[in-house]
Formats: sequence, C-alpha cells, structure tokens
Amino acid sequence: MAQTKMTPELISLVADRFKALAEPARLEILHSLRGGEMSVSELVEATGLGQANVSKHLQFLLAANFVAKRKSGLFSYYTLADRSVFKLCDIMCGRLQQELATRRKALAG
Amino acid sequence: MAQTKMTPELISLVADRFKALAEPARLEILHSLRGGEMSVSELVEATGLGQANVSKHLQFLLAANFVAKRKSGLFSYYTLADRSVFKLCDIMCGRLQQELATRRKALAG
DNA sequence: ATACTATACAACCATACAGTAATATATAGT
DNA sequence: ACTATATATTACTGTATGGTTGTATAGTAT
Repeated sequence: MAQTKMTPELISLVADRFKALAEPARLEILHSLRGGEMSVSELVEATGLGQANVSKHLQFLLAANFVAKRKSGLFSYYTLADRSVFKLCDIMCGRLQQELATRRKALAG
Repeated sequence: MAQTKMTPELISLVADRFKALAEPARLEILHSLRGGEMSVSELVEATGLGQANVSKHLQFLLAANFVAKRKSGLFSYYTLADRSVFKLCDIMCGRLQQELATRRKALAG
C-alpha cells in the first residue's frame, strides 16, 4: 500500500507538499518550532526574517498542513502539525551525509 | 544524531534536495524509474514531456543525487540512486491520506 | 473613543525556473 | 568523409514566488 494510483492529481499534491519544504526560510521556521508553539513575533525574532515574510510563509505551511494555528487575543500561536517533518528531514540529512561520504571516498581513492 | 547543527548552509542544502522533489514532472520521472533504468527517450515517451525538458529535469535530479547515470553508445540510462525517494513519497502520501481523513471527519461531524 | 499592538493582506519588484525551439555535441553506421 | 540518431545545452518566454513596504483588521488598554 501507500502506493495508490499515482494519478497526475496526486502527484501534483505531493509536489506541493514538498514545495512547502523546499525553502530555507520555511525550514528555519519549522526548525524553530521544534521546541513548541511560538507566536509570529517570536518566530520573527528567532529567524531574523521580516514579519510579513514570516506571516506569508506560515500561511504556506498552514495550507500544506505542516503547522497548526491557535489564536489567543492579539497573538497567533503556531505549532508543528505532527512529527513527520522530522522523519522527512532526517531522511534528507541522511542522504546528504551519504553524499559527503561518497564524495570523500572518491577524493581519497 | 541526524540532528547535527542545522547551520544555514545545511538548511539550504536540505531545501535544495526538497526542491528536486517539488515538481510534478520530476516526480513523474522518478515514478517511471521504479521499474528499473531507462533511457532519456524512453522517459520522454513514458512521461509525455519534451526531450529537452526531460533532459533538464534529469540534470536537476542528478545534481541532487536522486538518480544515477550510465552512458552506453548514444544512450544515457538513468536509474534511481537509492530507495529513500520512496520513503519520502510514502510519508508524504501518508500525510495526504491523513489530511483527507480529517477533512472528511470534519464534514461528517 | 483613542491609542497601541500583533497579525494578515495587498501591491510591488526582482529572481528563479518550467517549458519550448533551435542548436550543439557525441556516437554509430555507411 | 557524410548521414542519422540520442542527448545535452543555449536562448527565450511566461509564470510563480520570495522579500519588502505599506496598509487593513482585530484585539487590548487607558
């Protein structure tokens, strides 16, 4: 399973989800949220990005269901929607380490 | 581990890898390669994309180490570099199903 | 009501890139 | 040598989007 039909529509949806992770600023935001929920202004401070910029990226991540939002008074608090982001990033980091190891071996050999 | 330092440089590299998967055409190509290595023209036929387009996407995937290349005579044969692509796509598809289930429940409830 | 604050949104510019057509490169066959 | 074929590359166009500035919205406080 997990191998459904792979229609063009499904492929397009998957591509959109990957696109949400294909941007350093958004990865930075997700990384900041590891510790727990944060308000927009906390994320602005944590990442060094502009407020409008962070807000836009958060809408993007929200649309892709990578974060969840909770409003309280003036503040909007965002959290990671689930743990799968880490699985995804871990696999990617594993790949990168593999690449580096192979490249190093090529240079040594 | 796998949680190294997350420097801006590393984050940028990870984003680049995700970007390689953030495009329906490239997912289509990777999907076609499930069955084994294929030449460029076979991929052109399998995906319905233009030759130059497929070639460019293949260079992109090659740079991101998602595919490997083997030349033989006039032909270039491409294969999946490893199985991790499937893990990544499976996780994404799992997320999508989860999203659908939640949305359905919201409508029902 | 007025002032202040946090967030979202709209308008703008600049850049990246997907797709295409034309061309270049490389290999094979005659 | 010439011809044909497979792939790569270049040049171009249109679109998407990241970042910024300014503004709108919504909530709080006095």
